[in-house]
Amino acid sequence: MKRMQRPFLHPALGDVTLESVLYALADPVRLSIVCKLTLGNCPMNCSSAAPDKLPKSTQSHHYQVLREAGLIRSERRGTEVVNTLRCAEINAKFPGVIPAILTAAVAAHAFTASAGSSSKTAED
Amino acid sequence: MKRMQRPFLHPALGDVTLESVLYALADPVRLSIVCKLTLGNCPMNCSSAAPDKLPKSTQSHHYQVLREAGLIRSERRGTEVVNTLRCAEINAKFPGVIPAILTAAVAAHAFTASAGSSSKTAED
DNA sequence: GCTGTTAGTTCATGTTAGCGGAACTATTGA
DNA sequence: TCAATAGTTCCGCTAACATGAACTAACAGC
Repeated sequence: MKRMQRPFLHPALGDVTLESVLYALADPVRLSIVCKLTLGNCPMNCSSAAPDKLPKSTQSHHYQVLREAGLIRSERRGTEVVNTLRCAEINAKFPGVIPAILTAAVAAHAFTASAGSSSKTAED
Repeated sequence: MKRMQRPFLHPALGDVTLESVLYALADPVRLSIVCKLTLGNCPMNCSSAAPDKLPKSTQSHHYQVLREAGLIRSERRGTEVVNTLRCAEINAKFPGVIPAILTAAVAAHAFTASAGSSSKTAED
């Protein structure tokens, strides 16, 4: 039987739970992806937001988790997939959670953004 | 061979990582334990902070995760174990993270504290 | 001392979830 | 149409979770 490529599904804001958000951010790879998307603050394709040398299947898995947790929105654009953060929405539901986590994460690891912006706290 | 009861080990603040804190709080059982400890704001033994009907071995496992993540401190007192939050310490390392999460969690589920305090935001 | 009770831990086991390689799809460009 | 690029899906392996059974450790009553 033929392998199908299922469409992306994004949970409605009402279905997003605090637990799944925390779970999604509890993985260092996924946390770094979200940090890069924040610091880059423009849509990015999967491989450029993911850490180097990460197997593609693993990347794909992590993006799926982030998507299903409601943290990112993914859209196919030609041959690639562009990802944008849903921080504003999540922040409306769980005020302060995402900014606090991202600020702490950036402080802890100092992720490299593509453009070298000076020192930006992740206040969405 | 004899089964030993190993002493509790609590990570130094320097060894506490954001990821392990988020991971520990990503589980609904553990999140509810931490909420109860916060709302109760006094040391509690394991079974009174855990959800009802949870098997003891499962409880024990969850407390171990919380302990090793650095979120709680456990001490044997006679026949029971009393647990206290390490929120103040963690908050010094990751400012705002724990309060934001606990406030969101309390708002989402409205956990019952032992004493029926009115409406308390989890500002440590 | 011994016995029972309470509170929690450790071990063993079945179930589930994550990682990564191989094979695949889908789009674009020569 | 062929090749390249960017991800996805499937599958096997391994690690982690949840829980029952058996255990430890502290205490109370006798």
